[in-house]
Amino acid sequence: MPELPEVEVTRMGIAPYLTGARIASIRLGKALRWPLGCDVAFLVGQRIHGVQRRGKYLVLALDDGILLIHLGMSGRLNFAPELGLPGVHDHFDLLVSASGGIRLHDPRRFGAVVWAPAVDKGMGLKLLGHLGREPLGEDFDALAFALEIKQHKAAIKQVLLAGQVVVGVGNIYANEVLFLAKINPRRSACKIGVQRLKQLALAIQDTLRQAIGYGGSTLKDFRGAHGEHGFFQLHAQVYGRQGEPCVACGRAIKLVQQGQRSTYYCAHCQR
DNA sequence: AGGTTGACCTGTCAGC
DNA sequence: TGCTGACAGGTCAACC
Repeated sequence: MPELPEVEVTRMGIAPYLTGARIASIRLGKALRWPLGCDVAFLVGQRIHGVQRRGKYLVLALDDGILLIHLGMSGRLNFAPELGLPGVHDHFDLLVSASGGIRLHDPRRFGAVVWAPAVDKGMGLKLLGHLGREPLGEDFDALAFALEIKQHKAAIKQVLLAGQVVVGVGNIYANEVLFLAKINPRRSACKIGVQRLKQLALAIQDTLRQAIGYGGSTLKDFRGAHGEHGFFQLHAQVYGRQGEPCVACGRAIKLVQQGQRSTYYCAHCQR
């Protein structure tokens, strides 16, 4: 599910309620992808100084260390003043008052909640250390992005999904940005021209910003911090549209498999 | 070293 | 109706 826009929508939804608050209690349900990495008692009482995002990770800055939250494939994070009883797929609650706080709902349990001493230590370094540049960061540079992309031999879509050059672009948005930049997803990254790759950089920024504006994409599981749907998927030009006409040329959108993921593209417009 | 594949876990849906 | 297999937004570890 959650790619950068969904995580950012979630961040914006929960940050006002968490920033400056103290952790009143924590409930752990079934195991997520990794263990928490510390005792629950160690976290209780700590103040949350901010809610940031790095790639698809939410980063809560605490008095001592950071709490990383990843939504995996099916996760969603809700804030409610009254959380109520947890359901079977509610695997983590972080309360900032007697009954209110955030709740992680994640049926597939590919998500994670992990404490680390700092971004650049322990699990923080392991999870965040190798991540590529932030596409919506102030220092994002299209030329530097293009030159780094060109150092990879794999198919351009695989390079985007790997997250080593740029973070936050998952399967939906990778399909969309390659369509906008008119690049065939199967083309080797190193064989694409610099100008075309700079267009790709702009397509990534435009698409992610637009998706955030739409509240993200809701295919199945994703909801914002207050349960609201995202609507970007209604504006997708290729994702999920196999056999339907290309919005640019009218020819049928194709569906192929790349690395066990679905790739949608227009063979005429994307070369 | 970089690229590729399997694994993790559960729900849903198409096909028989 | 019920079973089986394929597929789904991510990404790490283990292989070539």
